[in-house]
Amino acid sequence: MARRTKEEAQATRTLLLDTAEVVFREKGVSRTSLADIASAAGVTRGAIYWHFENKADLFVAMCDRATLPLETMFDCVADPELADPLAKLREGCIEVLRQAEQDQRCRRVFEILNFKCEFVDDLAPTMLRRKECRQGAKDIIERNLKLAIERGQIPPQTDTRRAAIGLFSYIDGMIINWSMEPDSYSLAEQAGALIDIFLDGLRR
Amino acid sequence: MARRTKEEAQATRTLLLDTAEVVFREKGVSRTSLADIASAAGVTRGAIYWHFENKADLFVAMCDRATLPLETMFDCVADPELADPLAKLREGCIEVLRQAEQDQRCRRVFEILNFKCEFVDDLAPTMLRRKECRQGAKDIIERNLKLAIERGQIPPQTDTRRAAIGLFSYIDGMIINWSMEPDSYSLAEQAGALIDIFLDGLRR
DNA sequence: TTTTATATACATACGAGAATGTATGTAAAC
DNA sequence: GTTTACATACATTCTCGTATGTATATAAAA
Repeated sequence: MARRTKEEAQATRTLLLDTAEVVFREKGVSRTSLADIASAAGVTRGAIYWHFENKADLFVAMCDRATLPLETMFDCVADPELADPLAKLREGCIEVLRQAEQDQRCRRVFEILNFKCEFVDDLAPTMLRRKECRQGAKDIIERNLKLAIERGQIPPQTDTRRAAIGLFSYIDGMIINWSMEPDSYSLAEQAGALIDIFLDGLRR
Repeated sequence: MARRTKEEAQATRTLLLDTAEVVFREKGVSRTSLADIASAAGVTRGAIYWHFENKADLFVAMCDRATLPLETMFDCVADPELADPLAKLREGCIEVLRQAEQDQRCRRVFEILNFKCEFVDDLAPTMLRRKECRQGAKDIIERNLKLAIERGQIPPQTDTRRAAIGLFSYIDGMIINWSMEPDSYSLAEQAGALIDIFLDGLRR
């Protein structure tokens, strides 16, 4: 086999990541061999071992390339000058749910992370990233809620930490539940009404 | 090795299931060999192959033995004569969360199912059972909500299907979120207040 | 009640395939 | 001419499934 240009090599790398997404989703991470991915991509294992150290390295690279659902939550970070933090929070949650449904790469990787891989040993770092992401999202929610108290949008005695955990769990559960039967309803369409139930409960 | 009495054989089988719970949780399902489980249990693979067909069979038996979190939801089935279906629903959800935290076997198996196994091929049946269980729980929630409308507890124009999906996702998300950091707070203690946020939202 | 036969509950041994990592080959890009 | 971007070849290591061994529990026969 001949040497490729740098652009061609980069294309091969991308092809391998794309193929890994598909094959991992079909067969599960542990049951797919590097030979499976290589043949599906039309190359040999040599190509994989050139671009990645091993399967775990390929897996991590595949995950890092994707934007996970809750990471877009960071876009609705609490601004102290915000007039309507609750509406901002609502928008942020809706955007998270919309992306979870419509970003195809996100969907594939999310499905792999949830149902097609085991978080042990060398795959544990990915779990760590998710944990930090989740923690960050909860913090942002809580800051918005505190601002909402200042603005008089929700009762001052509201336990913001608990409410943040609640809202976060709600969003998270909605994504997971939907991902188990993605064809039965549209997450993006239901998002607004579903979130309003919770926010109304906070407001009362 | 000598033949054992029936009681001893049954004890061996139970020991194997107990050990599988522990080792699967530590190493992940696919990375534990039957030799791992056998040595951890102080027997040889021969004992495993006597009691089970293979690893998948052992795994399914281990899962079947455990009561999963949402299965206790069936205890709060809607009774047409029920005076306060919303309170019944609340109790049911709290019980689900309490069990999710305090039933140790449930916790171990739940953690394995969520983070330490891949739902492909021969392990897929387990996923099917979970799906049915989830569907059943959602149906029960919806029936209670319809009764709550009849009793005037929530507005008549409430979309019960959507609300059921919402409440179910909420509970599910709470369990999953808590299981990622079980030591940071008590699920059972927070359960009541968390559920009330959602139910208040429904009532308004 | 004792003896005998058979099924049981494993342990041990063996063979085969699959996956991994590495070592080496190679032709083109630079 | 050297490095790159792979392909090919090889050795090793697991793991599985099965085949076989074996001592005893248990039931039937005597």
